[in-house]
Amino acid sequence: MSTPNPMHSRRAAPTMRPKIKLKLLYELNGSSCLARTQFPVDVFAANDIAFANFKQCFSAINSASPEILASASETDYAVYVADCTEADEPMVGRGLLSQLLARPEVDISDTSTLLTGGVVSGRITSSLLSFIPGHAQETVEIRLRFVTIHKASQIASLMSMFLYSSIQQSLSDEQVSQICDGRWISDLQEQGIWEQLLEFKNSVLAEDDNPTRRIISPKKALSPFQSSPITVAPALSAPSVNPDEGIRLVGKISDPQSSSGLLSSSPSRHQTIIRSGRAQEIDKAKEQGQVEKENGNECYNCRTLHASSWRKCTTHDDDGVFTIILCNPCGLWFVNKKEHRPRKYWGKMRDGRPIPPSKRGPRKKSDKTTLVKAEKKPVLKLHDKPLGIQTSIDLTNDARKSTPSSQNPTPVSSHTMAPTPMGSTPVPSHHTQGLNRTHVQENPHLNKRPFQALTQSLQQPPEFESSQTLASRTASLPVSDRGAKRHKTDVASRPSCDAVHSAAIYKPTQFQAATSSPAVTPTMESTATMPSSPGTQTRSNRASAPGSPPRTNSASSSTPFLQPKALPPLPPITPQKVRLTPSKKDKTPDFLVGLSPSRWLSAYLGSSRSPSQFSSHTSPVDHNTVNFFSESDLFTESPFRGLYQGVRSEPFTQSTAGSMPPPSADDDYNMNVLPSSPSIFRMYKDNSDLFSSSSQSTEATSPINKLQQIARNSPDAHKSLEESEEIGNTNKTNKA
DNA sequence: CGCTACACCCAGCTCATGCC
DNA sequence: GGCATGAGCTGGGTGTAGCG
Repeated sequence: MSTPNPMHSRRAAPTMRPKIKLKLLYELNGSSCLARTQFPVDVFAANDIAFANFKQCFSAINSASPEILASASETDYAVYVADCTEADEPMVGRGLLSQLLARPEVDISDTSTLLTGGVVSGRITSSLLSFIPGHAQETVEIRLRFVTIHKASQIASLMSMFLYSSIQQSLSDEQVSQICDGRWISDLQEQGIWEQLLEFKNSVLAEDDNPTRRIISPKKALSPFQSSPITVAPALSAPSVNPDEGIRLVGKISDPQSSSGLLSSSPSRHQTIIRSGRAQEIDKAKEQGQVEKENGNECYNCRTLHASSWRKCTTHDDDGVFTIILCNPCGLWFVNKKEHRPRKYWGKMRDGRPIPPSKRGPRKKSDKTTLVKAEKKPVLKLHDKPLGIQTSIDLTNDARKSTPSSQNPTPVSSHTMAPTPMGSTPVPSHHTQGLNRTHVQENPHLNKRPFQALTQSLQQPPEFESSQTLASRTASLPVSDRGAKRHKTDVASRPSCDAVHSAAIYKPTQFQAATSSPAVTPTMESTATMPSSPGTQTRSNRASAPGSPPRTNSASSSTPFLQPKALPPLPPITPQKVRLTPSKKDKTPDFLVGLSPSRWLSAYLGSSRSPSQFSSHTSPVDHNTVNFFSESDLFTESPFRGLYQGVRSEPFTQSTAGSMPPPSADDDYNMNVLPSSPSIFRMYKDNSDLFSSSSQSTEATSPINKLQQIARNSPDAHKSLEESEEIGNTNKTNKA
């Protein structure tokens, strides 16, 4: 998009321009999208810059992306709009979407409103569709960006701000209220939370003459909230609230945003910060000495903080499938009986007596496992599971040092908040009623590979202590002896990691299928259709599984077709072969990105990464076919990473130009292309067959083959194939 | 860069204990 | 003795660090 410098534009009197359609290029969840207003609207234009009402823009956006408001009970959005009045058209934040929508509609003819949040600026361009009769000659291009903000983070952010202001003393109550302006603040005020925050702040100031040196204890920081339930302030609609329980803001709730991967999911980091109702009763009892140990987990069913082990179980409700954390007895009960352990058993023996500490281990053996788990320290991991909320309370490292779990054997109240630096963690309030729930379906970071998590963390604002800080803090921590002990007995019989991985990938059934069927070549394509979650294999079937691939200590010997060691030789052109490579861990990508052979090859050959560094499912094998990738794979670990990083911000549009004809209406899929690079296109998962298709799908009528044919028919593709053969010959010559 | 050693998680399993 | 309960154990799965 050409962006003439407005400073050099010829000046013209600003006027109202009636009946112009808006072209809205917006970024949502990392995807570039396009929407157009259905009907022309009036804009206020000066030179080639036009001002339009934000609500009119959002109306069109909402029509195109209804998920924005569909998730309004859980998320809000920070809105950024390209400011065309500046030379470089920076993205300027306009505040929360809920705030913008709550504002009265502005009159754009009133020039005093042009710089307010309710008005957005765009650039007037000539419409490419002007050849269509009745279509406007001009359109206004407006660029926006929507950044997801989870509701719970708003509360956390607010609390951080209050605590920060209490320390800094530089922000008055009025300033804080101005900063925190929004509907969610109103909700807090209606619930009386706002006043409690003010009281808390004042109490902090009254107690200490020098608050800047003061370390606010997490427990005290929460004191204002312990007496009353807190509901998560809704921005667009109120979440359902169980009046019996109140709402516990935080448990181990999955958090796509916060799972930047820089912190571990170690239980000690999952802290409940705001609780009420029955949970408070339990807390009270625990504070009276009934807590033997606490490692941060809380049973979803009985709310106990004590368990010899914690068990994850998958269940579902109206909101979908989610994972819950259960204590050992509740977990066993749930697994065996498919129902939650009745309340009468909670914390009691069957005869109703509370379980005395001495009876908590029928076995008289050493309590090694228990000790290990109790003393378990957070470990730096990049790939860990979603984090619970990390609401900011302690603002100094000193505070963090003062209460490490290993140095503080006193049972920690569940009110305690995990100390984190300033800056709250966005946490979705998927389920404000339930603790320890991890939404499986809604968490795109689950099972992310480490560099995926890292990449995504880099896109997030820094929220936690740095990885270096964490690493240094964890480096001196004592090491569990269990792993070492077990390792001594295991290691001799255990295959290498790679061999283990190979065994995990190639389960007996797949292995047999791959080897028994002559039509199936044992290549990476096999991974495309395999089920994930190898951990679900039972011990018995693990041990007795016939046909298991032989394990050796040599990964290459057990998996000859994994991870090619060098640039693969150029295979013959096989037009019918299409490779589907959705990640085994990312089973439901939003869409696949297709690359024509030319793009594939150029990106591959231009990659600096060794082929062996690619995961198996993205290893370059065949450059002669249309290759499909899930976006996450393409973006994070494919040889096309750089390529796709460069184009992912560009809008994909319906395929109407270049060598990529639009799919016919009969096709049950959506295909969009990048106008500047028709060889890069997206296949949306409307076509479920795309994901269920095996790599051997050769039906000429499949959309994939149509796409393949399209790509291969492009002059771009032929050229690339010729080039690839040349390169292949060159490689052979060089090797010789 | 590839491999190995180490560490940790967790689902499934084992079995001690107590009740009926 | 059978059954229920629940703590502890086992070992596969997987990530990371370090070494050659």
